[in-house]
Amino acid sequence: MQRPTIADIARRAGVSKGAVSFALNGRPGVSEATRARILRVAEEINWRPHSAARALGGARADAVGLVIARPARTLGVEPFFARLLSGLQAEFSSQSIALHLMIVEDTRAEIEIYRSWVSERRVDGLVLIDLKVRDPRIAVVEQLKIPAVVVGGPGRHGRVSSVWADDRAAMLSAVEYLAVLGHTRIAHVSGLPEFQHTQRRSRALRDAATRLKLPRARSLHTDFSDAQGAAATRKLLAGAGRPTAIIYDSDLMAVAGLGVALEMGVAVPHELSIISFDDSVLAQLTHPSLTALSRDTYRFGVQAAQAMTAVLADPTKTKNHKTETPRLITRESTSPTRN
Amino acid sequence: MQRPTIADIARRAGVSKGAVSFALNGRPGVSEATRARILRVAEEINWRPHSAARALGGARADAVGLVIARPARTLGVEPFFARLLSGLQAEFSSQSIALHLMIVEDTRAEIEIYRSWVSERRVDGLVLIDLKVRDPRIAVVEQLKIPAVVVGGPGRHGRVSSVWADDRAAMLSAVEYLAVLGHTRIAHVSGLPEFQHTQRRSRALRDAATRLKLPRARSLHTDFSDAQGAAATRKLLAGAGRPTAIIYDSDLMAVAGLGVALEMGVAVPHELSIISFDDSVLAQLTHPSLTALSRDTYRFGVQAAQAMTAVLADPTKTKNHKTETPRLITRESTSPTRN
DNA sequence: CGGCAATGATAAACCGGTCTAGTGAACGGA
DNA sequence: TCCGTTCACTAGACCGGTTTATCATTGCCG
Repeated sequence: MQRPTIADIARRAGVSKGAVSFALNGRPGVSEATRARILRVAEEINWRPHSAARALGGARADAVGLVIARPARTLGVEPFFARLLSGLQAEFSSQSIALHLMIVEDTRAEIEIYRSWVSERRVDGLVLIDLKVRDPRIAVVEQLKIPAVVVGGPGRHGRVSSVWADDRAAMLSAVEYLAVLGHTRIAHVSGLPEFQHTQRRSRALRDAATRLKLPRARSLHTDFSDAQGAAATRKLLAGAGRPTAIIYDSDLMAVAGLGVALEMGVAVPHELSIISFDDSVLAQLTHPSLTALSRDTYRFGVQAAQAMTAVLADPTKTKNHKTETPRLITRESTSPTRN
Repeated sequence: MQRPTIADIARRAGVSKGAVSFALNGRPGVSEATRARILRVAEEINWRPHSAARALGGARADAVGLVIARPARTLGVEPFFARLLSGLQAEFSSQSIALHLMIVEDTRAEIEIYRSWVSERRVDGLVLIDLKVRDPRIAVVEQLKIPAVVVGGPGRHGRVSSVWADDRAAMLSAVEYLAVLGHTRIAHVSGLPEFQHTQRRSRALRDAATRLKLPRARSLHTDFSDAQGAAATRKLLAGAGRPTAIIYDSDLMAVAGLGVALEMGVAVPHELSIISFDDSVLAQLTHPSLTALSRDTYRFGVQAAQAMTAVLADPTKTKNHKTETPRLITRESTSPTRN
């Protein structure tokens, strides 16, 4: 038989299509005996729902959309995305929800994709990452009236849930640690300045610097690429009164920075301490290995997916979920200052 | 108005639903004047196709499926997947084809996903990666009668297209290069032995060793993780008559191996040359930087996607597309042997 | 025992497209 | 002038589910 349908089940079980639909979806309207019989027949002929037919009736598409708007070049290297993706996946697939993925150039394109996915009813919800300051996507998502979860920015997004980590506390812990080690000239090689998490980190550094009376704490912005990470490091190390410690917003940039220090004959950690604001094998493989702010990115993905399924189940119940704060894992790239 | 449908267009344009369908799909049956009028109305009311409704009529889902069956742990780090994904994406999105992505634990689960996606008509085609020796997925895909493209294994898969690189030639070029530098004891830290590309590389090494009369050329299998890459390196360097050159199947393992060499006081490249069978920023960031077999993985993804769209357009026309052979990029991790 | 509600089931409408059979008009050739 | 063909378009079935209106039974209560 070519692809069994509920009509086939109905015929074989001697009931109507409607009864089959009720039985298969676990809703009232059929007796337990009939339900069991229908389920048995469905099993027998190996019936599977036709997702399109379901979606047509206005029902769910059983899919969630994720659009990543970063240049492919940086994307390929960042371990962050792949791990986040794995986590999202794990949770979604346990709920039989598929992930629609798209990689685009910019936010304009991203918004366009959102519009078409929603109007084509391809997805039931959207996962937004890399939240920007005054992010235009929030308004679009609200206007489209589709459940959404923002990954990486704290709450207050109206009907949109959010899942985020306390970057501020993490940055403060790193700066305090460096201060205890005697560092006073601390620099920060950050990511794109329009990202909210970048701003939170830069601000935390400034605040800590003021409180701890550290001069010249400054943030240099980059596009997250290893090239710009290296360039920023070169600039920092070449100037007068160069920093004795640098905090990088990603492990990739930290590794690139470490390379520059080696090139320039600056000893790590004796002359320069390095902290990576993201941990992965990368940070552990280098020599010296990198002290890092570590968190379970996979788990972060799982939590984001859970927030998504929660808001899918009840769109009125959005939540603002703060996850584990990245913990400082000390390795070989940090040490007390010499004096 | 709540979500315009073709019925709305038909009403406003004063024609039938059928005419609208013909006009929107660029097929004969309407005059140019009417077609233009219909398109204008569709534009006006901002109509978008309802993908589910289309798919229901047996038409295309405009989506392609990709299932990755590797442990999340290794996945997160390999730059390879992210770059391949970007390439696939770029091509698919230019054709307005969405990508259905799923990450699973093993091939059994992968096959199960294929079955449900196909029977739920979620995808029009499948992209298979990490081809194994006597891969059970080939038979499943043929049985499901769904267009498919195999990434990474050469042809002869019946109705399935394939896109692959000449691992053998690449391995031979690396071994010959090492031989010219005077190396005779060459080892290979490979990936999972059940993968076809692993086997092709191992066999190429054996053949080259025989031809060039190199003793002890051997392959050590790993699971692609940095941990096993490091372990294999340790084993190789600890033994008597240790190799003077090691070829790693991925840049991640090469970096891990480099770390082990440093730990054990084996100088690279003076006492040990290292070649990575995969290139990325990772290989360039280390010190010394790694000589690598490089290819444009992004482009590889694009080509795979093109093979997919070709076979979607005409399922009878499968092709066996050999892509660019990885070229050896020499960097600092290889040098002539000392004697 | 009559009336009413709850239960189990059915038939048919519906979702938004695609596609086929059919219709009417215009046109061309003999 | 008449028939056959082509063209432009329409009406309606159809895809595979969900959902609603309806109906027959049964059970309960006063």
